[in-house]
Amino acid sequence: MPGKHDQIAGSLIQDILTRRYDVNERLPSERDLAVRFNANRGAVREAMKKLEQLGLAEVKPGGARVKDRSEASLDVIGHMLAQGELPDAVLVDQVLVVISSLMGIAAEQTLELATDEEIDVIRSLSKPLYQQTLTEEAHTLARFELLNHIIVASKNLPLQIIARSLFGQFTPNMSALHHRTQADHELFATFAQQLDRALERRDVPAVRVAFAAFSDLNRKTMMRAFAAVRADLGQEAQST
Amino acid sequence: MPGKHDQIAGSLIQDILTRRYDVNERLPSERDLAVRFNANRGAVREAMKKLEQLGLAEVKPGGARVKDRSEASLDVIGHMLAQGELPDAVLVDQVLVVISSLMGIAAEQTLELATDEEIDVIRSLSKPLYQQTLTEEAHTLARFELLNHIIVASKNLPLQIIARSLFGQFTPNMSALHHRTQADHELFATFAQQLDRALERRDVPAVRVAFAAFSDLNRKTMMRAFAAVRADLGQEAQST
DNA sequence: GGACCAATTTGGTCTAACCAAACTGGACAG
DNA sequence: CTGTCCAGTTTGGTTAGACCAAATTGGTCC
Repeated sequence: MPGKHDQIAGSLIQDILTRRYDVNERLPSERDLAVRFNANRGAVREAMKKLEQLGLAEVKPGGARVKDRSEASLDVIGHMLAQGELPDAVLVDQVLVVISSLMGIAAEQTLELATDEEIDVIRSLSKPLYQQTLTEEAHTLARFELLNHIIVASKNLPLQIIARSLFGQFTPNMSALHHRTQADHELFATFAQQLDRALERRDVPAVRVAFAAFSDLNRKTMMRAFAAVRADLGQEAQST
Repeated sequence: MPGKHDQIAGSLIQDILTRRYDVNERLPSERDLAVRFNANRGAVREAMKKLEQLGLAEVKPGGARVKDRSEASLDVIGHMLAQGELPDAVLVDQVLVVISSLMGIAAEQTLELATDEEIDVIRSLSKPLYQQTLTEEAHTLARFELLNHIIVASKNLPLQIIARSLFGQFTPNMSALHHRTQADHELFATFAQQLDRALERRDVPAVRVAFAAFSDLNRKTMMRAFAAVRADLGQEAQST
């Protein structure tokens, strides 16, 4: 059973994210909320702390006020994706674009800083994608492993933190898409092989190009799966 | 006067960031810390909540343990930059690289999505950089304004959140550098003009190129200021 | 030497006050 | 009537102490 403050926070987060409270509107007082949720004030207080940490509300003496989304913390993305039965397509694409761009720097910095051994590890992770025939699931996993190792090898801490956070919030909300994911294995194989060779030669521009293509294909793959699931849901709604 | 929990949190954050506690080491119990800081347990508890939110520690029944930096939240960057009398040069560059990359997507998405009016606003912000002679301070401000508007105009929420967070943590810790910032106004003017023209034609590749140059110059400017201040500190240390 | 169990320690929650800042409404002076 | 100011009320902020449940620990028994 989740803590009471989590329930309260979750409820308030949902209320704010679905615009049941306007920006700059005052939230009910902590004492009122305590009564409404049949909890003590400490629990409400912890929930408010969470809202503040997420950057969704500013709480200070006199009352707590809803803030604008653009001032929120990165962690709200997960909550926004979880809203509704299917995540918002625009937001999903935005996240993918950002991830894709970050992977670009990661690849470049990896090439600049990584030891030969680290490069070898990454190359070995690219090989299955063009030397083996993988199940859909194994292929997805292999792609993720490759991206992940490149991020770590970049040794760029801010980059690692952002990427980890985005992946961490993205993955769980995309689980509904897995059964409809259909990657173009041949195209991935082409790019993976280009990437492998570019890594071998430590050719920065070539890595950038190959990786941009790889990353973009990854993004398109996810967007196609997303569209497919959305179509399924449409069908379902009609047959009901 | 800052709240007591802020002092406690600050002290613990510093201890963790300076490796006075190893990764995975157990922190003292909340009750012990309450005695050490002459505070009640509630205050310590709030401080621990902060550590957990920053991703620096994992607190659960049985004890709180220090986590690895790579699992931290984006907000730790500010604390890491504030460590020592001058921020860590590597970290500063890493942040600048990430910002630079994000600005690239921002520029591209802005061009795709922004209305003519919004483009005009951004263009008007680029003009002072090549049509006027600005003081060093005004120039820095103008650059920042331009970057900021492009980020907002991109309408990419995750991007906005990340950029806002990074700028917000970066700026206050770089204030020591302002008096040594020497931007190459002529080079900036060249790129600003290129950017302006590319925006006018809505030429995506041209915007990318111009902006990459602009952004990279920005990064180099800051790194040079950083090196200058570090040299000053070295001099100072010698003459003592 | 290893498995198990109970005592202790730890964080998690709750109650119930009191403080200080912010807001509110009415009295008062212009 | 209007604006100002001040006191009362409401709000979040902080503290204290007690109790609960999970984790750890250390001893005991097989």
